[in-house]
Amino acid sequence: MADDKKLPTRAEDFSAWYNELVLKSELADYSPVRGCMVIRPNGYGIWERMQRQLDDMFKETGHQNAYFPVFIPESFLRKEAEHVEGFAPEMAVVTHGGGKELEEPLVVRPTSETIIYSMFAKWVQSYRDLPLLINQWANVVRWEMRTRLFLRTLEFLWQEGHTAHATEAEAEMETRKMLGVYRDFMEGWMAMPVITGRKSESERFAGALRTYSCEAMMQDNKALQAGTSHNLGQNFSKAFDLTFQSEGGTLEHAWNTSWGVSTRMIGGLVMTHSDDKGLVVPPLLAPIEVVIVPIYRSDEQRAQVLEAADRIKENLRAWERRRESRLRVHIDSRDGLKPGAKYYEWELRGVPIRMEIGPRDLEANQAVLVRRDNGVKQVYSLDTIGEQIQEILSSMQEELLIAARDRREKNSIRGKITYDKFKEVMEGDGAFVYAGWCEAAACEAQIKEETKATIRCLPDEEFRSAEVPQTCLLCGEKATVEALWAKSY
RNA sequence: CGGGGCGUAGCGUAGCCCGGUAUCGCGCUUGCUUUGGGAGCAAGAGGUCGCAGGUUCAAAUCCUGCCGCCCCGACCA
Repeated sequence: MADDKKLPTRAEDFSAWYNELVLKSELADYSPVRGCMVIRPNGYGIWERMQRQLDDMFKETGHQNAYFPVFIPESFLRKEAEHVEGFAPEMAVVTHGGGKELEEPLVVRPTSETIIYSMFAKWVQSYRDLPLLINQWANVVRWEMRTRLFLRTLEFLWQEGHTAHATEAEAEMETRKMLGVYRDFMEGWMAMPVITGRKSESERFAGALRTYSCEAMMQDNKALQAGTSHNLGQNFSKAFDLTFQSEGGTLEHAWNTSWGVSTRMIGGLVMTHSDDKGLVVPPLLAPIEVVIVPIYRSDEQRAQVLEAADRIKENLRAWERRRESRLRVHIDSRDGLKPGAKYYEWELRGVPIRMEIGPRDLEANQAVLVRRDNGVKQVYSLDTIGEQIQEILSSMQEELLIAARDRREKNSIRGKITYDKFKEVMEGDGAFVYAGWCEAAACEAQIKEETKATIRCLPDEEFRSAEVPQTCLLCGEKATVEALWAKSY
């Protein structure tokens, strides 16, 4: 009976563990349409906090929100040859409307470059109109063959930024800047460390000049591409006649960038921090930070404890106003459930701090606080509990990042590695392997074919090994770059 | 689209080989007792056994066809 309620352990089968956790913790559910996902309030609460934070960061970097249509004329996608080739296999196409067959099929947006740059072309005449910095929060559709909750679904929620600039250098700077914003968010808020770098040619976004990504390591040592930023060059501005008159009076094509992150990050969050008891949500993204579980025997005690819980919640509210910090406190006053049952439930949901208060605590003017990530349980005076909570939350936030980074480094291989050893590692537990690459597509393809590992990115300088491998992992020729190899989602 | 597995109450399942009017657990309802790590007892409600044919006195069970879902690959955020 108790066994029904337990999750499979991560070690047994990471995939099954992840799936069950997402369903059991009520983050999401399967929809009637195969491959689509329903995000439930528990999951959406995390998304809302992510969205709010990212939106603030975008505003700080000068971007404005807008909204573009879900339908894109098929001809728009065809205007950029590589783009349509890349997305054609996964497009959902509407052929009928109002009971009649449409003259031109409408594609349900898989991404919005085409429709957005067609509008940019209308809005931009002069270099004075640039840069144009737009973001949209939207859902997109990509008809994937195989889907996984949060990680790959037919329809997903995301944010896509689209910008136009007067010079190539400025566009490149923007591309890098937004990659940095993503990194700050993932490390600072999600406590999920990432490796940033440029994608190889084969992994580049269809239609982009260069693609950069943030790569995180999950607890099964697989990589998750958590966000991408593309320098689109003039590919789309040429396709859509996005031109402007320069300061010198010449007519020029603008330089574009696009960048996006999606609800996939929720999957990354789960696979980075959660344990066999359930979710672990970093405090900065937790929809509620503190849950109060009242403990009582008699009705009289119940009334007393609940009344005290209300008072504590009120005090914390006053405290948070003074401190200009946020604390969302929930009192679990459900009757008929023993406290232990409530503990298990809130642990499953990943609430960072549980506060237990019972008659004994009230008498002593104290409460018990339990930290979700390490289970540490300690008694605190009610007089200073606001400070204590804040302290626990901030050290939990920090320690989650440190733990994740330590785990990643422990499972990384830098420096010399033979191809045989590489194959052995990829067949076994997997790892992030930093290895030399000659930049030949053939080597990349063969390694992928033989090991299922792919180049996640060519890491930025700060992530590169001190000892740069001099030869290509596969062919042994002189290596021109260092590549990060891993199996991925 | 290949390979594997599964469809029985809201959820998880037994029964199928060897046909005889559907098992158990969780959850739900009501009542009493409980409540510092997953409560106990009692009484209840809830099912055209994925769908359609066929065989049979009789089908969850046997036969044929179909549908759906999950997992593993190919594709990808």
